[in-house]
Amino acid sequence: MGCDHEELHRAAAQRAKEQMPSEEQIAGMGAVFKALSEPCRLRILLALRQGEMCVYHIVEAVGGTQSGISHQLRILREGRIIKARRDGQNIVYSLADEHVAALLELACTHSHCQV
Amino acid sequence: MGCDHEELHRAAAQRAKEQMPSEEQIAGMGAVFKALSEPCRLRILLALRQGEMCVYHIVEAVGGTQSGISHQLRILREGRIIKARRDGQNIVYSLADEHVAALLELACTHSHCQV
DNA sequence: TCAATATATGAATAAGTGTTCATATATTAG
DNA sequence: CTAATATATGAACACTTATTCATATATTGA
Repeated sequence: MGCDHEELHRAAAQRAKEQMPSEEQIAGMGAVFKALSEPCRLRILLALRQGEMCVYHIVEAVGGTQSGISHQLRILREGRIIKARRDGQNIVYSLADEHVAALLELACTHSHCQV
Repeated sequence: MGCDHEELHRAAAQRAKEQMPSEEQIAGMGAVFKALSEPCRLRILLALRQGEMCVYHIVEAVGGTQSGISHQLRILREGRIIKARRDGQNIVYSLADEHVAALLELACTHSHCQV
């Protein structure tokens, strides 16, 4: 079994095993990517690159129903992808940190989008 | 409706609408993130950062069944996240390009993993 | 050609997820 | 306190997706 004539692959597999992140770390990374994987959520995040916004304006910017957007916002909030603060009657959302912005930036350049 | 006392948000929403990527671009970005979102696939990609590997060694590095890994490899291949080449009896896989490596790098630093 | 090995694939099932509808909570204005 | 507005939540359904099992394809060596 295996391609034993390729000692290089065996060594790579060995290194990979040794420094494979923990179960929790893998799950954490996966959660971030999953949050970014649905079109609706991605739209919300791309919109928030323009600055913080309340729910009403997010709905205006990305379309869809208030309820649907709110559900997605919850997922993004729980995944620490965005953060929320209350301002009177409104909840104002914004990107959580620079890592998120960087991921979006990378995805955009990879897809040849404008900034 | 809306927080009309916040002209800033309205302006951000307007900018967001104007430069929202196209349907296809959104779908494309989402597909990449989705490919990276499942623990098993993420493990495969993290392993491939150590260098190209054939299926046998990928299974050895990340665990799971040959069939399961093969299914995930197909998804990654079709999403252009990895590339494959045949070498005799073996198929050798590697990360598709630098963008993928960069995304993994970002996720790792964000999760405080070693390189 | 045949046997052995490496990898891929199809079908089936089980679990996860997005969306919608109705309703609940919280804040402000009167 | 009441009405109005902004946002969140729960349940239900349709849809997608991962995993497993069995089997198929492709390559090598004899």
